[in-house]
Amino acid sequence: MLEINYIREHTQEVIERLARKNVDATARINSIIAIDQKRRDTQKLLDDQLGELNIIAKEVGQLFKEGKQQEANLLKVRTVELKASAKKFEDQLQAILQELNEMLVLLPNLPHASVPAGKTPDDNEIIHSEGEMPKLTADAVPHWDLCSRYDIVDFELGNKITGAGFPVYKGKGARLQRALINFFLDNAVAAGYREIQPPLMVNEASAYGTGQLPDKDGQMYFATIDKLYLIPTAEVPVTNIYRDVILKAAELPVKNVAYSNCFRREAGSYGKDVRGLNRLHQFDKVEIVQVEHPDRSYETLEVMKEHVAGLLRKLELPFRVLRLCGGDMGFTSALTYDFEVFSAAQEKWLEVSSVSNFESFQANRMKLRFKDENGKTRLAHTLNGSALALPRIVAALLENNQCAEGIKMPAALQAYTGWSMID
RNA sequence: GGAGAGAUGGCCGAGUGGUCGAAGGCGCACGCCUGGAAAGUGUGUAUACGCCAAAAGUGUAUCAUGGGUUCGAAUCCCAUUCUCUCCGCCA
Repeated sequence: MLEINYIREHTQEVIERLARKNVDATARINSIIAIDQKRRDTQKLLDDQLGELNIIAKEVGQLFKEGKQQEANLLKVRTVELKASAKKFEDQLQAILQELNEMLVLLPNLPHASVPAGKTPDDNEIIHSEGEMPKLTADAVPHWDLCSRYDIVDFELGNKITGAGFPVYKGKGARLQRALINFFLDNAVAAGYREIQPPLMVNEASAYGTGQLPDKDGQMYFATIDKLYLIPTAEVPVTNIYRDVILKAAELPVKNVAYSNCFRREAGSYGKDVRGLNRLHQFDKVEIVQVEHPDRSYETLEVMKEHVAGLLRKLELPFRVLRLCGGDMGFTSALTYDFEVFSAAQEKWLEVSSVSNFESFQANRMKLRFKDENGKTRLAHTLNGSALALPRIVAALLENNQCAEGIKMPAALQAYTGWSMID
């Protein structure tokens, strides 16, 4: 959530930058500023009433002590009207605050200066490409066919047990999952991240904290009886560790990594994009999350980007890095790099990681702060990235490494799988 | 699920109607002491919002959360949430 003070002091800039996310916020910003003015005026009135009330209360106490009942009772009369008007202002203030918050919470984050203008994924800027494109034989097939040929991922069985988007991993497929998870976690820990095993369900406050609510309401599975959300990413519980926390400057950066299942309803998705492992309701992901000093968050974003690139390199997958354009960026992000691997048999790029700097957007929602060098309390910056999400990595590994004998595993994974070939 | 106890500052912990944003201790910061350190000692040490150009200052709110009683609530009442203990169930 954007800071109200910032909006007030940089009104025109905020409007212009939101326009780069294709959001015309002029009217909204203007009414936010008007409401904020009303908020301050009302609070002044309220505080004055309460202040007078406090003074009278003290005087009454003093008079009682001195045995001056009469005078005390006289003063009490005044409190009746004061309390009435205080109540009135209090109600007004509450209503104003709620209105203000509802508007603020619906404003997306401001894009970083380097974010290209654009509306669709076609406008994303390709900033890096790397790796050999695999040359497959004519009889190469998409991963869903490989999954059934080698009986490693069973979509039909998932349909039976749960429904579409909940595949069952079997045999070497299951082992490959476990290998990738450990491979990703080990790499993150080697890079200085602390391993976290978070809850897979979160409460409403946490879902608000990282910005899933109210923006993505309806995209999360919700356990109604207990009012808990299944996490769409480990980012939610891991970042919320620091909700309402004030860190010391020396504690920054905070680096956490978590493996978790991720649950997404993906309401509105359809067609061939959802085929096989391309889009699932439940999938596995290793997420890296950092809390960083505002002065260093963009350097850190680059480091995180390199970490992800290193993983793909070790997996010997051809990949490219995109800087997302304003229109394709997430609600909460200021700058996002997407990683895509080339899935040879589908002949398309699959998004496998998204690395973002949220600046103070999440921090402001969850009141994640730190004491800076001068002892001032400031909002921290939060960043996260997938390192990595499994299903599309699996899809690419299967498709790109298929050969007559089976599917070859990259060398870096063999220590984790215990075998070199799916056959 | 049943019965009971509880929730106070970064932590421990005192506080049952006013002088309480809250004793005391620990921790932390800075200073003194020291060759340096420990010990000792002094001072300071919550957050948010408002007023003020701003620092200083000052107003308001906050003792789990939300209501209520009262001139006045950490303290009394009600509801909710959470924690702990015992019982039940259970990997």
